[in-house]
Amino acid sequence: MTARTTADRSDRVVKHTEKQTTRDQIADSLRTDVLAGVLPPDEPLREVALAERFGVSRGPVRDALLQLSQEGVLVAEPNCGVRVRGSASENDRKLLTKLRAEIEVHAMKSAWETLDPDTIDHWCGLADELAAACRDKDLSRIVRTDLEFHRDLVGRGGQELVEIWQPITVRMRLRYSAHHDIGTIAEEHAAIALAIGRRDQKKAEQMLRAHIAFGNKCEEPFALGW
Amino acid sequence: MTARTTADRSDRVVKHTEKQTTRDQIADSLRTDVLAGVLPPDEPLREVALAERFGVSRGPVRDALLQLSQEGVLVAEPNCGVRVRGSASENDRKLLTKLRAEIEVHAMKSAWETLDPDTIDHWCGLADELAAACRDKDLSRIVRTDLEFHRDLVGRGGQELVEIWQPITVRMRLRYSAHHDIGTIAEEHAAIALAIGRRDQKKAEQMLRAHIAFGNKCEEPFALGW
DNA sequence: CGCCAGACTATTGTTGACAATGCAGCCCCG
DNA sequence: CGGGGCTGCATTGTCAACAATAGTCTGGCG
Repeated sequence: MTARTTADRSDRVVKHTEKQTTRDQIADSLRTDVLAGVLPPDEPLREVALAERFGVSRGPVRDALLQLSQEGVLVAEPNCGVRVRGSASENDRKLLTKLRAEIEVHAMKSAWETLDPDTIDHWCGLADELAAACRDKDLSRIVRTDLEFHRDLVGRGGQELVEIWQPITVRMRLRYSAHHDIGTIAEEHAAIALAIGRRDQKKAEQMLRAHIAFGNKCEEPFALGW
Repeated sequence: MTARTTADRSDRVVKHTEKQTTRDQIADSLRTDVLAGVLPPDEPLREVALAERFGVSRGPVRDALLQLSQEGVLVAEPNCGVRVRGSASENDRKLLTKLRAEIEVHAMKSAWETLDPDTIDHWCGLADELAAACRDKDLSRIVRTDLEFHRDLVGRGGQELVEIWQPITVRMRLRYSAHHDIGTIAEEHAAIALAIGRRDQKKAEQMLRAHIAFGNKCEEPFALGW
């Protein structure tokens, strides 16, 4: 057996409760692992191994792998299994960044009138959690929280937007090492939330675009100096 | 049993040969049906019914339905099955149109140097087939051919682009009734191909953008007067 | 020594059976 | 007559066994 780079911790899922299907639980777990770099590019994923890791049969695992392949987190070739997708080309990343910014800005504007103080509070809470995760250098949690922040933002503009946003975003391969000081991530999120709270759409849009573009600047993905 | 709006013809798939998986064959068939309006919005799709229609068990059908749900052709709710997705809101369609145009133009530019006469010929062939399909008023074939044209174009810029292009495009819900004269669809495609053949990138981009925007103008989807 | 054929193994693809869930209709009770 | 809960059915979710396929190893032959 090849060395397990992935943690052997028990991710045994509680099957299909609390409004999340088994498939989604598995997909979420794997997506975070990939985006956090726990699973390196081109790493092959075997159905049976994942099945026992999550304590289910191959069926739900298959579903999750298919879903992640559609999302672009994994790449599948028939009869040969799936593996972690590598980074997009520099040229394509430029497009992806542009599209993602367009979607998020569109979502923000669409939902502008409905963004009440409670929403802002929620986002500030996520920014705080992000700050905590950065202090702990817990990359998985950083990924989860960052995604959650943006997913929630986009989701205010409608579920459909999330569905087209997600494949684009995961293909950007979030690179947290891009930030000189990883602490600035949290501040950026909080600042965006507060700008929206101030009803300053111009400023919010500008910061959002800059934030998205900034996250895609670095060349070396996951070259963490920790 | 409810009246079968969908054709009872035998779409029995030849399982998993000719470089296309069973899942993809089923997905392609259903996607065409949805986009051609054979399956109306909100129409529920039952796994067992599809399984016997395609002559396979529920497994591959499940895979195809999950894939189409990810693509946005269908919408699934846990334990309740899937149904055909309705049209996007007017506001969202504006975004979708914009994104789709960005992707196709980006793909064209990325692949610009590799677009040789053979490619142009291939596209002109598709335009001809599209013209024939329009003459026959064969909506399914129009949908297939149109999608094939654009998919091939985007594909020249890389497989990844196709993967993010597809979910966006299907959500636009191609509306062929939008064209005053349905015959102009074929001409538009041919004109784009020829502009590329002339190495006139400016013109090609302009026509491509106009073509995509035009296809999204009409209000009434599938209000065919045929 | 190079290399092709064939078996072997690991892995994915498919299937049918079974379990869990949601829904509609119905009865019983107030 | 109206509502709560029960029952039965239709449908999706899960599972383990089986089939098909791709990759690998090995042995024999030129």
